[in-house]
Amino acid sequence: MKLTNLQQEFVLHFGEMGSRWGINRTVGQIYALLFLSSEPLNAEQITDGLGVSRSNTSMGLKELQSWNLVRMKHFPGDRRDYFTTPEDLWEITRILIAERKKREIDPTLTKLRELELEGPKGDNYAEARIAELREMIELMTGFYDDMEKLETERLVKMMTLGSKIAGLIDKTSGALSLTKRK
Amino acid sequence: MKLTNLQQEFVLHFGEMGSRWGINRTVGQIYALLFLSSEPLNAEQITDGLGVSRSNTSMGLKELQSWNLVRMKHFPGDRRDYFTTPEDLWEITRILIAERKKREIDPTLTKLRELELEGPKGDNYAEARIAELREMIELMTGFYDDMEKLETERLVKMMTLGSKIAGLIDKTSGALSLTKRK
DNA sequence: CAGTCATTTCAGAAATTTCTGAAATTGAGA
DNA sequence: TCTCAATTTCAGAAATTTCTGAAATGACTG
Repeated sequence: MKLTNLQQEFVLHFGEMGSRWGINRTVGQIYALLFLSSEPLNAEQITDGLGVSRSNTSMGLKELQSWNLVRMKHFPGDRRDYFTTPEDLWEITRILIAERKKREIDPTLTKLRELELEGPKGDNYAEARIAELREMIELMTGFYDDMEKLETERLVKMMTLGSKIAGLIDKTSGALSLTKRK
Repeated sequence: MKLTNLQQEFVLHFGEMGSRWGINRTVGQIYALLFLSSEPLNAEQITDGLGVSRSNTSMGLKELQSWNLVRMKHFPGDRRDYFTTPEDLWEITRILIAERKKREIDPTLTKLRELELEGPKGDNYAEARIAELREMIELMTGFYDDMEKLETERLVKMMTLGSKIAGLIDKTSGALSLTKRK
């Protein structure tokens, strides 16, 4: 499978960005290729589109599946596995955020709670700092949970409103703050 | 410098999480240690607190400075550099988000724009997908820019409101959507 | 059930990243 | 200007991650 110039550039970019995104080059490239393909691709096509080994493709696809970022499809009379990315970019974004939260935030939240459960150890500053960090993460993940539930339509509207939201917020009563009162 | 048990556990956790966060173990550990210290620490103290080489500490601190995550301080009559993390967790969060955006998103946005500027190449599906992705990123980064400008007080209020925001949004007129109309 | 095709696994090779110790550089004070 | 503590740089060692080819596994077909 010969890639078009556009595909090639896009794929290489995603490969390079991979390490910053916490995935490896091949995984980034596979994802990019699938993202730009109108048709599902099988492992063979991906392998020679990218010029990597068949086994590398297999591992990359496994990784993408663990991220829920690809879907497997089958065609009648063809026993190979075909892969696509979800059509809807919002769905992709939701998945990405959910997975990153799971990998990058949840373990730390768990750890912080564990540390607090062990009870005061006499290091007041550190204990306070840890509690503060846990509260902050809880506030943010709580907000995330709420946003996660919103339909895309509303989410888009909210994002489009942007800073106008500040006005709306001010109109509601009951200020609450986690920050230190001066 | 002997770490307390609490510091030790916290530091080790941040070290392990480092790779998921796109920093290396030492950088994660240095940050964790500074985060839990009520007093600024110098490179020497960090080095023996963590049990890494002096040069590793130096490189880690340089990295953290490039992320804007530590501040350097000096004491009269002491020419060593001392380091702290910002007190305010919200400030830290803002910095983190800004830096991750800069490293993980901006380069891709630039790339997508470049690809579009090169003009139609005949691969309609890929071109459409790229445009769609660019629009999505622009919507989200635009929203981010707006949120970034809000004072912490309002941000906290917004997060606390959570799903109640949906109601507020509905009350404003002028629905707008990037999603496909059914 | 033998043969074929597709996929996965896995040990080791290759590449990359992290870390160290030694040397070089910096800069404040004598 | 010289000295020396502090810091940075950097080449190579160590550790880790990624990638490959070969072998194993699975699963359908005649």
